[in-house]
Amino acid sequence: MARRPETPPSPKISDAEWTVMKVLWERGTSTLAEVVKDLEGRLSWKPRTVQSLIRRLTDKGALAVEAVGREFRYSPAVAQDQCQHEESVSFLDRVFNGRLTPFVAGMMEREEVSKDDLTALRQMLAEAEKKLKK
Amino acid sequence: MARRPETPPSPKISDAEWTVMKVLWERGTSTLAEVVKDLEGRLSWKPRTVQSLIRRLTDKGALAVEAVGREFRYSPAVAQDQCQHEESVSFLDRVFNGRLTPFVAGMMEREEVSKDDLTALRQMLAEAEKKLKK
DNA sequence: ATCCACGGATTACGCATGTAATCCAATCTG
DNA sequence: CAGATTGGATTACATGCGTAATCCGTGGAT
Repeated sequence: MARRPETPPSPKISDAEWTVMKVLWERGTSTLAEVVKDLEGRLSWKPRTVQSLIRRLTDKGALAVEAVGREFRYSPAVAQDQCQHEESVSFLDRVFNGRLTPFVAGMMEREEVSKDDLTALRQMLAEAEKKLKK
Repeated sequence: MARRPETPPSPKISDAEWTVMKVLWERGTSTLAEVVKDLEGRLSWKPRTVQSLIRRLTDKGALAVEAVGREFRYSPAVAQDQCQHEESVSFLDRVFNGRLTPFVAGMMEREEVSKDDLTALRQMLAEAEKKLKK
C-alpha cells in the first residue's frame, strides 16, 4: 500500500533552541556573531549562551556546520515547516487530544483574531473544501 | 482603563502531568486508584508513577486534595480552558511567532482535516465574523 | 491475631534544559 | 610585539521531568 513518503522525524528542539532556530531559518546561513547580534536587544542572553544552544543544535543535527576561514557558519539542517508541523501535532495531542477544532475555537473566543486572520482562514477553508470535494 | 479580569496564570503543567490532568478534568474528583484504573491499558505507568505525578500536581496547585476517610480525593484546581489557552498561546509564540494562521494552514495542508472539522471551522468563522461586525 | 496490599511520604536517578563560566588558541589593535 | 577580544571546546550547575522504588502505617482478608 502506497503511503506518504516517510518523513524522518526531526530532532526534538527545546524552547530556547527554537529561538535560535528561528533566527537561522530567517537569516539562512549565519555565524555565531550574527546570531548573537540578531538576538541582542530582544533577549538578554550572553553570547556564551547562544553558543551553547548552537552547539546543542548541531549535536542533535538540527544545524549544519561549515568551516569558513577560521569561523563556522551554521545553517538549518531541518526544514522549518517540518519542525513546525511536528510540534503542532504533538501539541494538539498533548493538550487537545489531537483535535484541531477546539483549539481554534479557544483562540477565537479569547484572543482577538484579526480581520485579516479571518480572511485568511476563510480563504484556506475554501481551498480545503474544494480539495475535499475533488 | 477597564481591562479583562486578570486571569492569574495557572501553574505550568508538564507533558506527563497533562495526561493525568486530562483524566481528572474528565472524571472530576477521583482517587488515586480511579486515576490509575482510568489510565491502565492506554499507558504502562506503574501506580507509583501516577502517584508521583499527582503529588507534583498538588504541590504546584493544579489539583486540590480532600481527605475522605483515609484516602484522598483529588480534583482539578485549575480550569481546563484556562490551561489549554495558556498552552496554546505559548505554543503559538514559540513555534509560529504567535500567528494563528500559519499554524492552521500547516495543519490543513498536511493532516487530513475531516469534513466535520471543516464544518465546525466554517461555523466558528461565521460566528467570529458576526461578532466582529457587530 | 496475622499478613498483605494499598496509599501517602520520602527518596532516587539519569537525562534535558536554561544559562552560563573557564580554558585555550588565534586574530585584531595599538 | 603585547594585550585584548573572540570563537570553539569543555565543564558547570541548579532545576524539572519521566519514571519509578522504598519505607511505613493501616484497614481488609483469612
